[in-house]
Amino acid sequence: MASIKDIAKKAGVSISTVSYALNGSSKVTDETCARILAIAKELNYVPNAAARSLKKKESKIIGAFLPDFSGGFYGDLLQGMKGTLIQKGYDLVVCSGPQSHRLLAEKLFDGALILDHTFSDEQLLNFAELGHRLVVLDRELKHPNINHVLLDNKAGASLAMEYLIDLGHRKIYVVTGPEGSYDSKQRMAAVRQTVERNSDVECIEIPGDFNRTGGERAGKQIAAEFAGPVAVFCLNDEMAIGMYDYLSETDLEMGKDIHIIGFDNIELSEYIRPRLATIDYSKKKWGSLASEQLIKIIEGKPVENERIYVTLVKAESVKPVQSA
Amino acid sequence: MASIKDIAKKAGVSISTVSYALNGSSKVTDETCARILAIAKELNYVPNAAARSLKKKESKIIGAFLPDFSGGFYGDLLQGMKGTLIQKGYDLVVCSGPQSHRLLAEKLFDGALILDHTFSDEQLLNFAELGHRLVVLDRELKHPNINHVLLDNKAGASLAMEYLIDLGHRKIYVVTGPEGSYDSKQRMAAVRQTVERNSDVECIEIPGDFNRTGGERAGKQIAAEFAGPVAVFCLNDEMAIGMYDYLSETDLEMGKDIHIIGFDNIELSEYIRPRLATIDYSKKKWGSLASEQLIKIIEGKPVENERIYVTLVKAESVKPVQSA
DNA sequence: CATTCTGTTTGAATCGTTTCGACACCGGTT
DNA sequence: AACCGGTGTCGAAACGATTCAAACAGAATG
Repeated sequence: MASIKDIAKKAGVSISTVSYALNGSSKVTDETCARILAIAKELNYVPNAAARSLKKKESKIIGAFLPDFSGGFYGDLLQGMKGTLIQKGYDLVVCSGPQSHRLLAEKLFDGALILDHTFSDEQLLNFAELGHRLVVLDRELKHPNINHVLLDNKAGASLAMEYLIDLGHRKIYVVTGPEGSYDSKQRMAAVRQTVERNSDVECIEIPGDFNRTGGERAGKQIAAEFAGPVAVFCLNDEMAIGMYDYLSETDLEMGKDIHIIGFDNIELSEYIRPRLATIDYSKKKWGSLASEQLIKIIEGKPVENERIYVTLVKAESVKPVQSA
Repeated sequence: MASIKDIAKKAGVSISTVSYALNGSSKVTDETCARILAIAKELNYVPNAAARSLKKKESKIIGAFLPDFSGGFYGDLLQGMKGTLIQKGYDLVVCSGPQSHRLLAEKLFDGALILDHTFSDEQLLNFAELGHRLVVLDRELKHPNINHVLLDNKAGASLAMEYLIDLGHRKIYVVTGPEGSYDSKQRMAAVRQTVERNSDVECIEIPGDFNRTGGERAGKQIAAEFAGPVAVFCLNDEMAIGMYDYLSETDLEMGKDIHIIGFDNIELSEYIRPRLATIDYSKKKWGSLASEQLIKIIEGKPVENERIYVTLVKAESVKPVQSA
């Protein structure tokens, strides 16, 4: 692979001149510049990323860290990130899993967008302390090098609960996220508040995991103790889908015996029948806002923590309770 | 950020000794080694990726290039890649879009997995010529630094067509992929062969794009010229979904007036109603096989091009034609 | 003709690693 | 006492770029 040195030799100039020419510095004559660029093309020259970031201490690459590559949810988010980052002159790469943590540590990126519970809070604070710039989407962290962009989880959970209650439901199962999930905690807090304000509703909490299996397990439990119509608030859509999967094998009918609402409005929710009621928000905007914040931190501009607003999506998976 | 130099100073040894210690070389005394490692921990030392890859000319990172981050399809594929790569000591990062081509060019990765039509064949051959190691999943390319792992498109397309024909369908629309797509070409070749073998079937080709909008457009056309039950082979599931979206707003009934089969068996296909008939294959295996091949190329081991086998998924979106 | 100025080019240092060859030390042979 | 092989450590060069400060040319000035 051709290096700056090869170009210099071929052009009969010093490597510094080549570097200046390649970077469009005004110092070098138009003529020399043109000649150098021509030779660079001819040699198929491409700057070496490692060498450049070693010297400049920047790579113009942002890393997004997700727990997995599974589709539905992250597509729009990443698209939002990508869009704004490109515009700001950065590139986006996506990493997943704890093995990839090293990529963050090794300063491969100028900053990172984190929506990944496989990082602990301490780890992230530690990284920030070492000079890494981060925006977190799944927790609150106080550090000059960290900012967060969070969903309005509480509003969403309240909307969902009130929707069920308004339609007359009084026995409501809530399937939670995994232990320690910030989103789950926030949503549960709002759930409990809402329940407290409505003394006649019975709320049964079932521990979940934000995955389909958790929804299936919860569905099994609910089916087992079934004794008349109930409502279920799955703290995310994935679990709601899991519950659908399980219930479709029973003779319990969704939207009649069991009324389900989710959270996230993933793509699948729109296609399953009955269509899943859920809480919606713009994943694209979330990604793009987070990216903007990150670039601001990198460029040393002031930032404030932002919040993503949510809306209720009514659908056939939740119907009014039949007055007996 | 602490560097090897800081450790050397603090330990009172040379930087080479530190480097040897950090890399577990047997040359350095256990005692010195322990001391150095302790100091490294204490200083929160993390090796600098740029410096290391500059010197070693390897990063132990593989890049996967996809046209977009949209979910359904790529999740399993990436998981398959990730799994084998990790096992071989490599990390995976995912890139998307033409802006990211530079990441490949700049030698950030030790190799790349390509399923991305935004690269042209010439580009890829050019990269290979410059020493980049590639495995392509969406075309055939002959070069010592390139290998391909392809679907058995022809078998899949034949299976789909024969399924329709066996069930009595004689008027079959085929919605193609975009101009220039290798997969589309392959599938179409098999379609035409099958049609030739069955002189009584009428086959109407509609140009598509492998996206939902293409399926919608095709659906519109088919609905407009509707004159009795027809079958449709959408060359991928995304377009089939788009067609569902459109047709659900008409009074044409799927699995009765219009019988649809897709290709890819993406997650959504399992959830839409009627369930979409389609061609299935293991995306995970595809990813893992491609990764294995790539590592072999990198390590200079011999490789042969591989093929991924496909199977037919029968489902309610295709029913036998009613004998009048 | 010497001097200053402007504009272009260059040499050298640097970023953080790895790695080769040199070297000093030590116990054990001759 | 001279020699040897092995072991542990070190210095220096290298990877490919950027960038500061110095050098240099040629034109313009006095």
